[in-house]
Amino acid sequence: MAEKLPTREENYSEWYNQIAIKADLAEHSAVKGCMVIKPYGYAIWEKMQRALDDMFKATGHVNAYFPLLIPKSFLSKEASHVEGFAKECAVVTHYRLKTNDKGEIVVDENAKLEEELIVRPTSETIIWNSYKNWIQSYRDLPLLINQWANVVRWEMRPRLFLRTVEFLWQEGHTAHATADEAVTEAKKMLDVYTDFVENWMAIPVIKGVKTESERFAGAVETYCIEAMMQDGKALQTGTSHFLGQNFAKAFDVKFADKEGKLEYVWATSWGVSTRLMGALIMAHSDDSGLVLPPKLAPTQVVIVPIYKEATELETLTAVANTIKKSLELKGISVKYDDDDTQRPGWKFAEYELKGVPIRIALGARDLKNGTVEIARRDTKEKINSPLEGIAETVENTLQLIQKNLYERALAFRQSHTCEVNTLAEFKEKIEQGFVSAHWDGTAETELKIKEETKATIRCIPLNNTQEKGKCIYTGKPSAQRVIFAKAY
RNA sequence: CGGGGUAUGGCUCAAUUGGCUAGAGCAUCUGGUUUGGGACCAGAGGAUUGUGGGUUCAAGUCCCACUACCCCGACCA
Repeated sequence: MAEKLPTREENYSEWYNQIAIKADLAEHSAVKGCMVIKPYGYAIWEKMQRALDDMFKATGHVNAYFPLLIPKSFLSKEASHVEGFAKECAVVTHYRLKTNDKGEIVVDENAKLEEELIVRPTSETIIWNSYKNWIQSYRDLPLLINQWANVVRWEMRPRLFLRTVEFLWQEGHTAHATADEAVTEAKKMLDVYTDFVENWMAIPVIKGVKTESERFAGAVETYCIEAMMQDGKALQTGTSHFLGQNFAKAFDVKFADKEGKLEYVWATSWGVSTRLMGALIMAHSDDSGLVLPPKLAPTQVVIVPIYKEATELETLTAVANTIKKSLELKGISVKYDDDDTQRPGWKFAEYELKGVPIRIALGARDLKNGTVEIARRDTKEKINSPLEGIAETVENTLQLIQKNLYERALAFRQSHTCEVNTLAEFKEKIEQGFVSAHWDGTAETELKIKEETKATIRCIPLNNTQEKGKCIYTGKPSAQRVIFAKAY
């Protein structure tokens, strides 16, 4: 705990890892690629969950739960879907172990499953298998369901929160009578994600649509939000897919419309995952550790007493508890840390590492002056504030921090985004962040640019300005600029 | 799966390039002094040097194999 964190400049990757681990959010698991989310990390995830869940309910969705294990045959019903996920599936082949002659525990070959089960990498197939029975008439539509679950994707190169073999997420799966209604739903949920990431996580995003090669396996159109991390790389923080009738056809889900005609239903799916935790770390943290937006901080304010003798502590505790109560009346979560085994300096560093937005220090000096010291985590600024009206001061400061984090991240993104018109310029600027450039619209060109520069098209922004130009790679005509970046 | 690297008390590293009882900082415990930015002093405990084999009078150090982890690529919410 006493060791210094590596700085962002030194080694971004290591810096990120150390914050995730030392701020007590997560650790590596015994199974390579998996992750243990520790209580502090989970507390943040729970706050995210709650906020998102409220938003889903407010838009008419209900929660349900579907099985973890998916029969292999389900997965193969939608051709491009299985192709997209086949390479990273965990497969259950047996249902029993036994002890052999050497006393070792081995798989019982007699307990082989007739049909292998896949640990869900996503739940479209198992859900649509149920929807088939749930949907008969237009009266059953729209069907708006969300699931909170874990999924497994056997990634080759895992990274805490960003890409783990098992991760937690929510996946919404909806069914609609018309294509228009489904597209509207997909876009609406993208707006919900945007609202959440920008207003709760304080991270600005670009809403857009994916190119064909970056599209979700089985989708007709993939919408996404893309955020910029502090190394200029892009992180997809949420996706929403218009699935057309692909899954309805694969699972034969038809409904009778008002005229009694049978039609395949139209579908969407959308999700955000614990990857958001990674975004939260990379977007705001500094070289002292995690920086949490107040709306998501499990502890928003910590009060640290500074004293010499036990008698002093008693007086300080009385004042601290008064402050604590007045803050809690405003719905602010407060921790009073009167732990006698650690010194104030240690506590300051510790709560900075953990990203607590506001620290209040309280000592004899303050008692005499009728003040407290308020320290902001985002700016590291310290001010002496009168004890009188402390609750209002803190409440306002929390709002200021929330706002400042967003604005700081936005300013960073703006200063690391530029328009380019030539390939040479592109190669230079792509090292710094997002690049807005013309592209001829073909997957071949996209691939060539990726091979040469490691950058991909993150998205074609929604409501993009239409502007005639020439593709930076082929010189062919282009109708609009798209966003390129290196991505996680 | 390809390319590179690492493996030494709980953690981070050292050990004269093969030489004596494997050292230090952090952490832990004890006592004292302290408390407004990760304190200080004194003392204590804690290691089959990843595993297996080889070379040598002598191996943490050299050689071979295995295993694990990290970084870079392919894959990706």
